[in-house]
Amino acid sequence: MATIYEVAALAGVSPATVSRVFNGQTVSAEKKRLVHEAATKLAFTPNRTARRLRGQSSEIIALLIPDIENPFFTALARGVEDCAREAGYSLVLCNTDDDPAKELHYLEIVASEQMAGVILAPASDEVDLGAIVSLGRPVVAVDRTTPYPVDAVKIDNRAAGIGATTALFEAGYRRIACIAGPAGIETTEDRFLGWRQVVAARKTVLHDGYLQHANFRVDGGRAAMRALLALDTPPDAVVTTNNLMAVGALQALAAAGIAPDAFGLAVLGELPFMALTPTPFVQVRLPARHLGRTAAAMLLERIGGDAQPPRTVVLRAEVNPPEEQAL
Amino acid sequence: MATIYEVAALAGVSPATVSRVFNGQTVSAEKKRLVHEAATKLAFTPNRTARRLRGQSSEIIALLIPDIENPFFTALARGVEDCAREAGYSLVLCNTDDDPAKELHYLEIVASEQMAGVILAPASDEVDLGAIVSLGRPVVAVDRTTPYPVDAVKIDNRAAGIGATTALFEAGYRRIACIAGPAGIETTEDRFLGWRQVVAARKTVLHDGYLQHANFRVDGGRAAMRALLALDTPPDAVVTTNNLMAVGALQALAAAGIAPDAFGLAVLGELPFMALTPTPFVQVRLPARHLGRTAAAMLLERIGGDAQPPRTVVLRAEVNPPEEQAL
DNA sequence: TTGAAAGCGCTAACAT
DNA sequence: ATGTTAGCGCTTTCAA
Repeated sequence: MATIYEVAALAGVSPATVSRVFNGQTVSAEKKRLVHEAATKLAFTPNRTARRLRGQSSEIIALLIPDIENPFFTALARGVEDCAREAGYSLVLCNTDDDPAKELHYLEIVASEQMAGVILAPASDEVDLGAIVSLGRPVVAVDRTTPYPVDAVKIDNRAAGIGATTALFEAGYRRIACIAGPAGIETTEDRFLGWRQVVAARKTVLHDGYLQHANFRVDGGRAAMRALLALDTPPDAVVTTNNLMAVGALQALAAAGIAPDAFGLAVLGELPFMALTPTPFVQVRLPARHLGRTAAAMLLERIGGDAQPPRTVVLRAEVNPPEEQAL
Repeated sequence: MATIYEVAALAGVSPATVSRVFNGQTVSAEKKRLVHEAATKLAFTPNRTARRLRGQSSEIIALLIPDIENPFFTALARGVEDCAREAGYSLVLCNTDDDPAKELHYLEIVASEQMAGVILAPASDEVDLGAIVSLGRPVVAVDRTTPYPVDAVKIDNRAAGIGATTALFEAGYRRIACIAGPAGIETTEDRFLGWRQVVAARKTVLHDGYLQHANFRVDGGRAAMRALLALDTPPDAVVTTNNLMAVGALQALAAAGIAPDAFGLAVLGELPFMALTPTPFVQVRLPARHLGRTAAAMLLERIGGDAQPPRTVVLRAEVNPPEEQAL
């Protein structure tokens, strides 16, 4: 790695001039040419580490997500990346595994690496943003909110739950169950509250066990669906509150040999890579990519110095009734 | 951000002693205590940027993959991450979109950020590793190889293609087509060569158009399958050379109303998040996570100073016949 | 417009 | 065992 000193020597100018050339400062055309020539000859690339130490910040933003193998979060990541790249920022992706310890570790790295900012899908309600917030590094929470005074972008989860459940009701189902995520997580809590609101208002049949809590993954959805089917009075439809649990639920239905139309399904999220639509289902599309783009845009504004009070942007999900689920 | 100077002042020791405490050097228990106390009080975290500028390297490794939304690559990333974390390294994920320009951009960042090393799934045969190799930064190519003298981990793609095709033949299919990836990419080239070898040796029926080239995504697989079904003498089975194209092929089959057992399918890769197995199919599992772990282990060895000549590790895929595709 | 020089926070060589 | 000090490569005053 050549340094500005070597370039300066070769070009016959001072290191400061080389720096100026690479930072769009006023330098005479002649010297500019000399510097570029020398830089090319030496394959010079400015050392970002030094630049960062000096300037106390870098053009890198971090995105902390709980599960990199969940298509919802990879889509979100794409949204962030698209937006960040346009602004000349690079994206660093970190997998927290929903583990507050890993999350904290990565947040420390963000600070000590002097990254420009961080977008975070919090692992739990007990995120510790204290350090990073008091440091003044911009933070945007995405998908879930936090108790800290930082920007947030989320989905109207309650409305999504309401939309999904209502669509099932209108399709004629009357015993509508819900496979919710882990108790105590805001996102899934709101979605299941939406479900509860509708089943209560519509006076559908409701048995013990119609609300199943599961982990957010495929196996959780599968186990929950099995439990539902094993009830004395099984439901005739189910709302799954995320994408992967829906996959598990479908697997359990198929394994139980339930006929396509005999059971109603509403999915919050995109059914990832579905080869076949086994049964028409209600889909509430969650705008993952858009969530990412919005979060990135907000973060970039903060990085740019915007100091208005923290905002929370709520995006609305789009409900598609069963008929429209053609490939 | 507190600095070692502030900690040193508060603890009544020299900056060097603070540094030693945080780097496992010999420091008396008493001073160690004082330093820790002061550090805690000031919420001190060592500044990685300064440390890196000083030490010319960091505990970060980069992973460059062509498509973060492809489960094959996210599984690979998990493998890398698991291994890296155990060794105290953090992982930075970069999405190249199969674009050599983006790839080069990220490689420059790797160098100028003084990351410890990089694991790369090359976008094309024309990767430009010249700069990073001559800089001496460890590089491991994964999934695809490169013309440069760097370590590589790949799958025995030819054997995978052979296994898939043979399994279809043994299941009784005689008109076996192949949906290959873009021409000129080594990975897919080898897989389709395996297919060709078997169809030639077994003297199966082979028509023009039985070899379809497609992009690596769902839409590519779908289009290719449609083209196959539109042939005068359509095939009775197909080998798809990656996971996403298989999803597309299944979609096209379902759309065409082809009955489950009427058409043979062999998939190279995991069918991601399959809710239902529409038809028994041959699966050649590609050890994505293992690929990642292996690559990470090799990279860490290089980072540790290992200077043996470049190695290429070839992992074998595992063929599962149709019967075993239970959920 | 250009150059000289002072750090950014840390580590390691050297001295004590 | 501990302190002093010289950089790592860059940006940015301050002077010229």
